[in-house]
Amino acid sequence: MFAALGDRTRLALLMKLSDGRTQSIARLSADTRLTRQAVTKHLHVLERAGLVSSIRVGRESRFAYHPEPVAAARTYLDMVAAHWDGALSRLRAMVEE
Amino acid sequence: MFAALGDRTRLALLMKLSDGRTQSIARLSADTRLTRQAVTKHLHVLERAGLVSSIRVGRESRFAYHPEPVAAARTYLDMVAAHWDGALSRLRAMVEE
DNA sequence: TCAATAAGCAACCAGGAGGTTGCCATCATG
DNA sequence: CATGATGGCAACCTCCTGGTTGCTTATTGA
Repeated sequence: MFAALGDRTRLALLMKLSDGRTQSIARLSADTRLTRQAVTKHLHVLERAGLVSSIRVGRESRFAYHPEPVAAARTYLDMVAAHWDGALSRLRAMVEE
Repeated sequence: MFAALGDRTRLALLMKLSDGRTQSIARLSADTRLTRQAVTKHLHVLERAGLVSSIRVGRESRFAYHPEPVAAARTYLDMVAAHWDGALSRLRAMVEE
């Protein structure tokens, strides 16, 4: 999931989709210097990470943002931060002792 | 930064360090199946991402966790989530209209 | 019905990521 | 001071990633 987010292009794609509008591949690769194929690959990576889903409608593939993994990532980082804060408190207590 | 976090080994290293204790390379690579060299490389990646810093003390290199980038990542994900929530509100308003 | 649009599929390529091995330098200490 | 612990450096290897090109297959709409 962090790996999926760890690429500029994919992060940009996710931002484009995170407003809730579902968009086609052609549309997502319009204002980019990459090939449609490259964008397709990135979208599949995002899909495998659960960040995005696709449905075929007519002749186009519409991609939609999925918020759950992002929420999970936030929770995870909160845990790391809490771990750190806990360590700080313990250190402070030790010093003041 | 997400890229730095997008690797199991590095995530594990960060967890080990996030309790605030500064640890040597030998120590960090003790209970892992990897070579000390591999661990060293990962630590450098984390360092380049600002997640960790190293100082040489005696014959060993002590690595310490830096919380700032993690905080920044949390803020970033909050923004994405807010963007999404905003989109939802707008959608709801539109539907109820 | 036929041309244009949207996208899937497959092969291919260069470069970087992750990992190993071997060797050398430095520090701590019995 | 000699020896073991710690780690830096460099070369090397393999495989995945990000990207391209070329071609085929729907779908749409004039």
